[in-house]
Amino acid sequence: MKKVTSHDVAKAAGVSQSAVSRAFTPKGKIAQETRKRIMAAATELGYHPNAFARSLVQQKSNIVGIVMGRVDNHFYPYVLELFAAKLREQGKQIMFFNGDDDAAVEENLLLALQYKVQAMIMTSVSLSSGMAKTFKDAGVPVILFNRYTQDSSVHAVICDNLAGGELAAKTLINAKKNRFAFIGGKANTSTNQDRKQGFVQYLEKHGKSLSIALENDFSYNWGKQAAKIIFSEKDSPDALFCASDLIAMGAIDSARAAERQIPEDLAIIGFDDIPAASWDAYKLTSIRQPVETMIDKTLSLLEDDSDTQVFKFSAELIERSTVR
Amino acid sequence: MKKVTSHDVAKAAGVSQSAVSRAFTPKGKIAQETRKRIMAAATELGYHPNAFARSLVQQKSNIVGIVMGRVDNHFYPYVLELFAAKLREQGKQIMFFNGDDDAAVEENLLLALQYKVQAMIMTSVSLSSGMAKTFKDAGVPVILFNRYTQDSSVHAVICDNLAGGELAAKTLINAKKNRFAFIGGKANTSTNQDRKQGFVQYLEKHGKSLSIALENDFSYNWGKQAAKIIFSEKDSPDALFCASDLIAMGAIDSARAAERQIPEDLAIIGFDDIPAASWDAYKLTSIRQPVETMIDKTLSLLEDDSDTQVFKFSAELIERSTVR
DNA sequence: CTGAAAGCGCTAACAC
DNA sequence: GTGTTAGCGCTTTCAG
Repeated sequence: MKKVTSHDVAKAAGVSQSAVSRAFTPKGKIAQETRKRIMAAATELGYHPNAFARSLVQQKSNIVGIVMGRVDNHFYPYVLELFAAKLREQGKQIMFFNGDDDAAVEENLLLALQYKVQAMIMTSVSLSSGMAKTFKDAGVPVILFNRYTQDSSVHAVICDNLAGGELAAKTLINAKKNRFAFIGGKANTSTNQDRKQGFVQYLEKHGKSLSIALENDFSYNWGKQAAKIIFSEKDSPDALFCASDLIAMGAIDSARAAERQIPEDLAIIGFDDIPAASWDAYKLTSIRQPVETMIDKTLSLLEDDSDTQVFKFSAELIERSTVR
Repeated sequence: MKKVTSHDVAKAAGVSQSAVSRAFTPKGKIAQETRKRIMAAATELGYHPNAFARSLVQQKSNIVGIVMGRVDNHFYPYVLELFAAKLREQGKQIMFFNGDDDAAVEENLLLALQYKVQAMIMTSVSLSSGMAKTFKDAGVPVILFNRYTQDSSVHAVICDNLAGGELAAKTLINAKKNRFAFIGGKANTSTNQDRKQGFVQYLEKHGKSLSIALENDFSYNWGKQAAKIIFSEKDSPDALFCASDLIAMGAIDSARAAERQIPEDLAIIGFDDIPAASWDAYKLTSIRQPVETMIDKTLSLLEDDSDTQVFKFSAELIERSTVR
């Protein structure tokens, strides 16, 4: 930490310290002339205002926390990038936290409170209710992105996963499929549950039913492995809905290994529409979340301290080659 | 920003404010008994020490900045995750910056100086020499990860890309290939240049030469497009080295569309060994960077203010199915 | 428009 | 062990 302070600049420019402060305040009442002289001295000395001191007196940090779980799903890095770009425009800094939901991470999250983040955006992580309460007590709004909890003390921004699941079912039924399978991710996530429920629900409403459902992990490897299990069934399914694209890609590779034709023998739908879904090797039909809209909404919640609630946006089918 | 201060806690616990400070200092000299009482009061009130105030007086922030360019290459999210995990163990926070190398981002980086980051880790971005100087002047070490510049005022941690390129050439020559192509990423990055140079250099040392080199972008789409161009050549190459796995995957998909057998008609080697490289649809032979080692080295540089230099680690061939 | 002065919440001597 | 005190670098009244 270098120590060029506003005092040093003041001395060099022959003004008071508070003049320096004003010079660095965009709407500071100060003469053009003086500001110019101060700025010159500042660059000369290599002065950079101390954000901590400022935060201390202004009682606001301009930092927002972003928590992200496993980044192996390409969806999340993309989300992070968008958040970063938009927050930058607002002159806010990002404090980045990574981690699953174990104790070590929870403890780490507490540090966000010490750094007085203005809000906490949590993506691909669940939040214990104890944590939720702690943040609420501290007056730091928490926004769950792509997750939600029963806990009404936090906001949540999600896509309508239930409708997404229904959309998948509808698409598969329209493609004249009959035996339906579901490969899910982490079983206890709202994302996984809703997608599954929407799928099942639509199926049943239309006289069909789910033959088999396997859940474990939002990963390629799990998709591959689960598909293998499914193929070993007799009367194995001809339609498969996967809770994420990564799972679907694993399943596709398994299907090829088992010499099943896609989409004739087996139609597959993924979820998220990550870049790889459009690669020629997969051409995966997928359900896309309106990411940008969701991010804008999340950002709008940062300043807003109205009651917490769940915001839902509808997903969209992206047709490629794994169905019909 | 909630305002429970150490004074509030002190009052509630019937001690002095400094006692509270001590209670929250791991090695603070304070009686067990007192600490317990203070902690109780603190949780009761929902007190969280103000990191800004502490940083201010301690003259250190415990924050390190991480700058990351486009995250579409899966290599980087992985790197970010590793950095996050290790920095967490050290109790350091991450301030995250995203961006390419345009002016808007540069300005944003200056904010890192205001937040007094202890060091700046820059990954997949280049750094203007003006910036490098600014950081140096501010006494903030900059560590380029997976890049380097001539500018001797910053550290750089990279894998030996030159040797990596040689390794690719060697592997391809051993596979009895004869006509060599290279598809590169961003032409002006050290990463791209070194990989290419190593490749060419080894080729020439062994009496071969590069038939064609195309450079543009480290992306799937570029790989696909470039490969198409290459295939349109007469006497089209039978060996291809790509500066990243993403490029290689695009090239593979192009090769399939052109009905070229891999590896018989065309052998392909990528770089980075991202997770997707091992997917069944690609089984890409790739060159892996020793990421963990590189990260550890980077971290060790954080505390170290010896002379800046370039640290190089050697890459390793991961054999799969796209060569021989 | 400018300077002086009072803290923001905390740590770190320094006495007791 | 514990309390008192003096700042860390800045913003923000308040006078002038």
